[in-house]
Amino acid sequence: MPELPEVETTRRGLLPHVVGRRIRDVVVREPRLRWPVPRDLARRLGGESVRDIHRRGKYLLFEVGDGHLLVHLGMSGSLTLVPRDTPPRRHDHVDLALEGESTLRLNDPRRFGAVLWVKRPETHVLLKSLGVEPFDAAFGGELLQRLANGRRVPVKLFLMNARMVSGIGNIYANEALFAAGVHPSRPSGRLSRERWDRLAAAIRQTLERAIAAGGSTLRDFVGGDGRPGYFQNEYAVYGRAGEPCPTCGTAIRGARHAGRATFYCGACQR
DNA sequence: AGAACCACCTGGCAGC
DNA sequence: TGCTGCCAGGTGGTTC
Repeated sequence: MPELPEVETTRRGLLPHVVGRRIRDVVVREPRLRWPVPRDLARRLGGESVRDIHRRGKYLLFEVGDGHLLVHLGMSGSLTLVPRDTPPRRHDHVDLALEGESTLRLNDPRRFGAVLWVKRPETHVLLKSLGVEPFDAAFGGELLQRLANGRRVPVKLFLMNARMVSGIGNIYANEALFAAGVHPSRPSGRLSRERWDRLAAAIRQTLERAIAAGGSTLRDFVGGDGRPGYFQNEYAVYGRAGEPCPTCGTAIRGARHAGRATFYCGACQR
């Protein structure tokens, strides 16, 4: 599910309802996520106020107490506010009961997500090697071309590599490459500066449009306010193998890169 | 160093 | 209806 737009949608949905609130209680029903949920989470968070919520790549960071609560949604996670005393449903693994009437609840069927305590995000092993943020000032064709220099990995996999660029997953890699007219298999070290510029702009524009639409809801993603996203209705290529390209009408092709489904127009993308 | 795989999980769906 | 196999939004770790 969640790539940068879905994580950002979650963050924005939660901000007005969570920041400034005190955490009354922490309930961990299932600690077996990607890594075990820390046993002392309740002690660290109980009674503390959430000062802010940040995003780094696909990670959410809740600034609280003398550190940060790190949440990753994995493939199937969602984080929503529910009224206090709402009975837990299947896969509701972690609750943060807030002061007042609401509870912040993590649901994650596949349990690829994570809930961890991080003292200093800038040095944490999961965060320190993350690549550039697509909305950072440093992001652009020049940087991407420099990072890709000498690499033969397909540009689609380069974009999905979180050590290069953070936040882009399978859906938005497919969509941004289409928007830029770049073939997903093209070796990343062999794109001209002009094409990197176009791709960088397409990445930003695609992510911006997706955030504006509240992200994508393919199965059951909901943002922090509990509402689904609508960007899945605007996909040009993702999941559309065999359908006509919205630009030229040629049938969209399906392929695979590193086991992940790829969709592209063989005529528009070179 | 870089690239190709595998692993971790559950649920939904197509096909028989 | 029910079984089997395949697929899915991520990413750290292992192997070559």
